[in-house]
Amino acid sequence: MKIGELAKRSGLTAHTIRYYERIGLLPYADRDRSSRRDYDASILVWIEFLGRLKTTGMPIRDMLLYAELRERGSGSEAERRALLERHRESVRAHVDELNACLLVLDTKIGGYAETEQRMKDYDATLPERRRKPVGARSPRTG
Amino acid sequence: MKIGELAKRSGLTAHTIRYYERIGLLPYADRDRSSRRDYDASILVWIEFLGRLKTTGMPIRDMLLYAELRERGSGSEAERRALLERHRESVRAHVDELNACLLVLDTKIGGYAETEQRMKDYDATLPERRRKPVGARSPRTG
DNA sequence: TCTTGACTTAGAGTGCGCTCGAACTCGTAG
DNA sequence: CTACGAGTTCGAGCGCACTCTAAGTCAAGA
Repeated sequence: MKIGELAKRSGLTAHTIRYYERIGLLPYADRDRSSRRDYDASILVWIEFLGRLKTTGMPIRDMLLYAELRERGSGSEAERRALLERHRESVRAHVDELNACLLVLDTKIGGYAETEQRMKDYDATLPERRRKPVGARSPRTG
Repeated sequence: MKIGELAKRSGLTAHTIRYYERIGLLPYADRDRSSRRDYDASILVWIEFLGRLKTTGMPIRDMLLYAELRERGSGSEAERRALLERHRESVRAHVDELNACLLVLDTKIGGYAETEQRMKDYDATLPERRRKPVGARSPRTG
């Protein structure tokens, strides 16, 4: 598989694939006789996993550490596991934080909903000709 | 409250507070006669909310939009609400994604745990003098 | 009076993670 | 044979969100 094909399949751009190789996130790819990169489909599994690490907010320098342990092969399993366990904890903590923020967001949005309801109720008390044309005021919810 | 005090209380640095004012995330602060910023404690509520937006991954340009609607005061509630609702959906989606990644991480970590167990089992079959000193090999889990 | 330290401004610099441009080489289709 | 498109390398540039520096001002305490 050439880099363009890998780009399509992985969702990365060819530029990014080369960049990842340059910094060591992807192993140095075999080249054909005209020095084009030629990939085995198995690289997709690794790229997908990198994507998970990225999605969960792992900085590249840590992915790099993991990638290096992986390149080193056997003997690095305990370290790799420890790295992933630490990361898992930080992701869990972040999820908890996000859920807490979601509650705040719900409350805030709920406040706007009330404001809008009060606006409608108020409008309904006005004689037909005096109703608000577009926006209205009401207790500042922030 | 002077900027140093606000920095302490908000967790931002004075530099960041000035930066936020500069770009419009914080309202232009009143100055004393020697042009030092003098804050009312109420600003803390806004800074805290900005922090939630930031934690949940809202880019500054969107916070800015929200801040502008807020400055505009009444008449912008519906827009503010819509903005927060859109953001809430994206946060929820991200949380789902993170949870999916956590499952993958669990599986991966489980794989290393198995590997380590196999290593221990194998070591236990060796005569005392031949046991591994530190790390060992085994099926590549990636 | 002098010093200290918290403040002011404008603007430059940083770290991250890409993203792009320039100039070049190949292999293949017309 | 030539044109094209997909690839190559190297290095510069970008967008984001700060972060820091330099040079100056000011109020209060020793």
